[in-house]
Amino acid sequence: MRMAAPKSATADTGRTYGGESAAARQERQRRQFLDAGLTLFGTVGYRATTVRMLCKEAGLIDRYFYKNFQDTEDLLAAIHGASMDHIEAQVLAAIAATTTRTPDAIVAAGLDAFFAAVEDARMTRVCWLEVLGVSPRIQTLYTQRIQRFARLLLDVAQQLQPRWPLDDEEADITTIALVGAISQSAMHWLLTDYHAARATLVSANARLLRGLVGALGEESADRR
Amino acid sequence: MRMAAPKSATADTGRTYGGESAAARQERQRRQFLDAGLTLFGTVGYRATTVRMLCKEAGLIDRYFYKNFQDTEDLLAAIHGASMDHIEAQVLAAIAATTTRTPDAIVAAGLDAFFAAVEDARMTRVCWLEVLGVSPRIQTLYTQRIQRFARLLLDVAQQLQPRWPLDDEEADITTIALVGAISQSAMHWLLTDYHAARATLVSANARLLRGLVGALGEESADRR
DNA sequence: CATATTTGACGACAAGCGTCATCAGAAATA
DNA sequence: TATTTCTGATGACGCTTGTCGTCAAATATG
Repeated sequence: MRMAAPKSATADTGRTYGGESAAARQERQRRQFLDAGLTLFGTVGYRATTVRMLCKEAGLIDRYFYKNFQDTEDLLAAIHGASMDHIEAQVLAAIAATTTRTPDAIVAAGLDAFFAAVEDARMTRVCWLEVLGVSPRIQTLYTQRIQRFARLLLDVAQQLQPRWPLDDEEADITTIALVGAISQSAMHWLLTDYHAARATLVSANARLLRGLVGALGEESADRR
Repeated sequence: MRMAAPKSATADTGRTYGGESAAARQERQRRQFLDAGLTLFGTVGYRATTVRMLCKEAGLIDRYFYKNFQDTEDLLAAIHGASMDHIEAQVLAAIAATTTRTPDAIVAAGLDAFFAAVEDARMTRVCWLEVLGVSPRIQTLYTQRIQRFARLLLDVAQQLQPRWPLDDEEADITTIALVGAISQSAMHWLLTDYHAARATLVSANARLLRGLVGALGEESADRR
């Protein structure tokens, strides 16, 4: 009587195959589905994408899809998170690499890195178009990411101009609005096939930030 | 041999029923489905809404749905258009009704009317969350509406401050960004259950506009 | 070489959906 | 009153989708 037990090969158990360990295989399969999802969600759209399509695009079968993700919504969440992580990292790296550390230069560097990142149409479409209206769970993830970006913006802004004569609530709304301005610019850029020059988008949004800082400064002066 | 021909009762042909003419009935049925769609799309969401649900909510059967709309996407387009028409009308009416016609007063009146309109959570959700990522056709409608709002904003702004030292492309992007700021504010307000006071949203977005005008003014001055 | 595991191909199944047809009752019309 | 039209209820159909099971080939292991 043999142990005819394939067991639950969930994790590190399992023999090597094709020169890859079980863990390496699982990770590669996961990446393949992430890539396939980014491509399909970013072209035909999330709601038009089926498990079969994902498997065909990834070159794998559904067994390995379900081993890595609960369902397509789970995959969407993973792709959204990874994409936003990537964009944020690009922005932070560009800001950190700024040599002339004037406010305008830092803002320009951050915005330029952002718009350079969203030149990947698939990512932009997934992160700003496809994730909306999917489910409460995805909605929460989207909202948290927007707020995270807003906080990042506030951090940068407060380093440049520490005097915000606003209570927390209005400050939150203001930064959210700024994120919305930048987001809508990116969406519009995508939907017009990236016709405008990236520098134009940077310039327009930098002006918006500069204007806000100016208006806040005047209010501080008035209040004094 | 009778004329057993119900004919295509598409339009004004047909007898009265329940005290309503055929045209009146058709219009009422259409309204019922518009209401049902606004409620369902605005609560459970567009993709979770089926024809059966719409019929149950409207108190009608599917025959009258297909008589008025091609499919649920067609209904979504109609609801989006009507909602945006309504919001725009409210804003224009508020602007027209402004007594003290200073720039700040006009902007405040328009923004206040806008945020008052989006206090209807169903409309806001449909117009800013549910329509995204549905189909190319709906995407086009959304984009056109955003651009229409942007042009409205530009019209108002140019009446207040005619000197825009920007080429057309950058002016377009700037107004789109402003619409994005206002839109994101509205979305965030919705997603936080309208916690903040409406006046706070008006104030934050008015400041953004004021700041932009200030920045543009400085650039004009520099260029001179 | 013999056995166990991994992989891919294929098919099957239930469920949900859009859509249409039928039928009986209500209301209008001649 | 007899006939026609309108309305709602019900069921059926074809299709797609998620999900699971089976089987043979490829690969690893002892």
